[in-house]
Amino acid sequence: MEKLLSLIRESGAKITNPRRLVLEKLTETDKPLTLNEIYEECEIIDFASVYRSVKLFNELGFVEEINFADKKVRYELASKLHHHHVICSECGEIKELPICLLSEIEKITNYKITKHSFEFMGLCPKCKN
Amino acid sequence: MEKLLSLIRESGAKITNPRRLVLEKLTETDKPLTLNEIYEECEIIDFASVYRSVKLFNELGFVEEINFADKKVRYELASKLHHHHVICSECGEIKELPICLLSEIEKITNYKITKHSFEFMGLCPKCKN
DNA sequence: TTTCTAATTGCAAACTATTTGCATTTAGAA
DNA sequence: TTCTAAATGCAAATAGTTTGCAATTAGAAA
Repeated sequence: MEKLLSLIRESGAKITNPRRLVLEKLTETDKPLTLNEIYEECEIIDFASVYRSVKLFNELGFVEEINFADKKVRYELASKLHHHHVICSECGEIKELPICLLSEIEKITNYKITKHSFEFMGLCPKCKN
Repeated sequence: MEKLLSLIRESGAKITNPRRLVLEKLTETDKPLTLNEIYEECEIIDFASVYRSVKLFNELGFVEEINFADKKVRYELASKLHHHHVICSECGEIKELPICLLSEIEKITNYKITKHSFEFMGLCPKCKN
């Protein structure tokens, strides 16, 4: 958290209350959040501020934008190792995946990959019965 | 095309001009199209009709909805073998991928996967220089 | 072939999610 | 403490998707 605040400061941007709050929410949880989830948890601040804070954090490189298989966009701290998710369509539980295949895809296609989604949705072990 | 028209008829739905046109566009091309691309190619028909036709085809199971890494949703005939795509962010060229890993993900997670996106965006060999 | 009706269409409007302009407020440098 | 560029809150614009409804039409039945 402190390290991330420094990153913001170093970029020339100001440490403001909205930014601190949004960052807090992202730091407190280990699961990716939608803008709306962050907004609802913050209560005080405006949605546009959540939007702009997250956008800034993403540009600064420490928050990642993920396109989930349920078509929702969620955000999480980029500090973890690169990974992907499965989300349960019933209870919303999110599990991380240990694989990715990015470099294999680059080899196969000879593209320079800049963005990818490798996201799954289904029924978790509990909900599938 | 004829086979697909039969599928529509058998489902109890009518063969109409909009449906025929939308199906035509999807049949004519080998690359996934956005609703808007279909709409613009059809000219005569309304966007809502494109929307509802594609939705019907998807429910009947012969058109697939794909969430691309550029956040756009595209549709293509499901007749081909299951596959995924890389799209060039520069020129829009789309290449198909020969891998997927669906069953591996099910094994790893013990989820019953119902939907997934395995889509990439980057620079194609031509555009990357 | 004509008639008839439920299904489908076109249009316009409603949603939902995302993004932006601008007057007011504020972080933090001087 | 003062001052100003940056950031916020609000409200409205934009874009993508979805829906209600009156008018039209496919195709079953006469």
